[in-house]
Amino acid sequence: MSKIKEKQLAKRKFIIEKATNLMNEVGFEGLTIRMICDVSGISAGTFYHYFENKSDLIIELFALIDDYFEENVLDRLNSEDELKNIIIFCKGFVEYVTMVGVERSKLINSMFPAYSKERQDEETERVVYRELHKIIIRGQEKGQITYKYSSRRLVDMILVMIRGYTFDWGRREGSYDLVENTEQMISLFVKSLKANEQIKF
Amino acid sequence: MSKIKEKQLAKRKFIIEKATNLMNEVGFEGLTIRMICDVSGISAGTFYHYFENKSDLIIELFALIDDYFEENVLDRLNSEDELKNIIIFCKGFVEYVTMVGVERSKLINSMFPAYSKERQDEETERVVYRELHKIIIRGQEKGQITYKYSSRRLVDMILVMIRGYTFDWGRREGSYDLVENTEQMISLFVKSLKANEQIKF
Amino acid sequence: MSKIKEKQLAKRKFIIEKATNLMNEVGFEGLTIRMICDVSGISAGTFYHYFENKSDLIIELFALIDDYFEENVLDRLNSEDELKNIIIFCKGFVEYVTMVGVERSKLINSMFPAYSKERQDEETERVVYRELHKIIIRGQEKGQITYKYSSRRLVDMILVMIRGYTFDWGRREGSYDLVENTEQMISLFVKSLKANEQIKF
Amino acid sequence: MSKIKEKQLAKRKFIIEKATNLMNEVGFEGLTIRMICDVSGISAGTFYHYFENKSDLIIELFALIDDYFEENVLDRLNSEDELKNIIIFCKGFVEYVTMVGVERSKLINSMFPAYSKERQDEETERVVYRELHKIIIRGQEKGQITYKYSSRRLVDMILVMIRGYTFDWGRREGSYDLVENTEQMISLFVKSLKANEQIKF
DNA sequence: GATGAATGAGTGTTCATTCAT
DNA sequence: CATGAATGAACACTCATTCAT
Repeated sequence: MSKIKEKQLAKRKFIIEKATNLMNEVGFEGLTIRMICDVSGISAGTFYHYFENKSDLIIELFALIDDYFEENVLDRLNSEDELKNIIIFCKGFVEYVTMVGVERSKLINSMFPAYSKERQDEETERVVYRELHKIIIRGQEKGQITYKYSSRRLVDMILVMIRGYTFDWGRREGSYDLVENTEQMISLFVKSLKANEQIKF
Repeated sequence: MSKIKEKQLAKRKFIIEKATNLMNEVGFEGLTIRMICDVSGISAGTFYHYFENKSDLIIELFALIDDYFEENVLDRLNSEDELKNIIIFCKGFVEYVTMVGVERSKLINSMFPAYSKERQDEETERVVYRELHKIIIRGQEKGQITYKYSSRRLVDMILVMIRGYTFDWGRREGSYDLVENTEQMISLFVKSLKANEQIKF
Repeated sequence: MSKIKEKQLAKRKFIIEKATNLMNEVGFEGLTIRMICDVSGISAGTFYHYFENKSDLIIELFALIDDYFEENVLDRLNSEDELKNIIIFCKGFVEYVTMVGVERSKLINSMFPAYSKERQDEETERVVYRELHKIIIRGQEKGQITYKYSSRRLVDMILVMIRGYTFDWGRREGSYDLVENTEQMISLFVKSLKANEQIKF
Repeated sequence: MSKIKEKQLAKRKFIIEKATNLMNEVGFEGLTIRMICDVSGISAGTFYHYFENKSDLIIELFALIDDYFEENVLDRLNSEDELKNIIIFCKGFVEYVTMVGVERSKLINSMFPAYSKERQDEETERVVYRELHKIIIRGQEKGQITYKYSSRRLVDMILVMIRGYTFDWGRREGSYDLVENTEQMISLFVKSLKANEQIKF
């Protein structure tokens, strides 16, 4: 990559970062271009030099979780027990959410659909979905995870759960330990995913 | 209640209803006071006769689920098996969400925090929370539900899950059967809540 | 018409008038909503209370020439010689243009199409077109005007000419007597419209 | 002319050409420097190397009709009947307009005044004006054209007419045959220019 | 010569809310 | 009780132009 393109991307990243911080202060609803420009020390025109429009910035924010997963989570998914991998995966997700903060997590959760309806079908292409799906399939093949539900249904269930927690955490302004709570819930849940499990009374 | 107050309340309800329908058409983001006035056949001034401000109207929308629970769900919670009651409870919740439609469900989920931060502490007072809590406690007392987690924690988990599904369903514009999916997930989950369960391999 | 509606229309007219004057000072290109509001002593919101958008105001400006014709020109079209009526008609047109001033005449000429493409087909419905058409037809029926060209073609030619002059006059910032010049030209032109004319050398 | 200057002019011409094509696509109102740069494969900075500002480019566009006249029309003005030469002249004008397309013709017509107020006095110096003036004078000297009006007045009238048609044609998005219509009108008009004509009834 | 990042005043438009009638 | 004219700050976004590299 040329020096120039590199500089461009760096500035983009810089603006995104500033916007993120800002959002954690004022909330998403209150986030305006003018404010982003102010905290970034740029003019409105410059913002539009780097982003086509406001949505563009928003969408950029989503892509970041994929980067995080690829850099920090994927190589930790190395347990022989795929149920454990599910737990590691979920922890990775909420660790990221904790890291980016309450406001951005609200955004990730609540604004996604509004800004990228057409991207919904691409969801299964995204790293987060794909990697969890791989785990489930491996688990089913190894006989660790029940075949009662299709792998896709299970992926959906788990994603819904951790997104639900993320959302709730945002709703409560980050007032509890998201990682711990999610881990508890997901640990509880994966028990019921075991293949051929029998529950004795 | 005086005749006048009664009439007042009736008109309030009327406006809320109109606003609800409207929102299911145009979405929450696109909902304006002017539009609400138009479909309700009132003027802007009149709106502010009945509601202090826009938030006031929004908040009103939330109260309705409690009414629904009291009228339609509570008397169905009569199984001896409290795990079954949990499932009935959750179904009641998502039935309501399905009934009110995608847009309002989005609202219920995503706008709640923004508009009623101060009401969060009152959450445990609300019918939905209180009734689910009762079920869990009874289940624990009967030895049907594990004591590993506190009743409050379990209530939280379950509410997070069904809200998560509700939220996801809205995100996907109501494209799947919310009741069925939620039931599957919650049925799976409650298995792991059984007291003293042991999973054999 | 109710008192209220009357007041509404009066204010609309008031704003249009102010906008017109303004335009004669700053030109059309420089005309902004903000300026219109300033000279009218209203807020931006109020402008949009009376006009849906900027184009709305523009279109309103065009309708005025029809009013002028109905009130001031039509009853002067009473010559037995329809060729004279054509001249009277054209004078009426440019008198109006002179009256409204250079800038608005520029607008009438140059911005019309951009803002009302869909209205072009309705042009033949407008007073100006219709009345001129009537004159030509009467002239042809009386044997005063040639049948060599259809009445519509002749209407088009004449309108093109007087619009052309109007346009030129605006171009030159109203530096000559539009009425006199147009009269000369049109007087010359109508000679060649005479039925069965023979030119001797 | 030095090699360098030549190269400069070539690039100027190149940019003007690209801008012209672009305008026929997007219209004048939608024409931005950025777009011109894009289609020309240059940067904004480079544009300002070759043109002082946007108006500069616009003005350049007008000069072209003179070139066209000198190269394509002047040598066709060789009829003994100067009234015929007027018709040939007018056809040449509208042929050019047809050639350059609707958008540029709109520009030629409507933007000229706004951008070159100071050039108006120079108009009589321009090829188009000068050549038509020569025809009229020759016609008057030959006794073919009336002396009732000064040669300058007649030039003005004719230019106003053909510009009027050009303008109307642009207004209607080039929906009719400009050359044919103009020829009809001008043929009709020149009849009334004949010297000593008498119209018998 | 050429680049393109940066500017910033300006645009049309929105909308919750107020208040005189 | 009800109206709707009026507000005005705020919004996302544009674009001709400049200038350091």
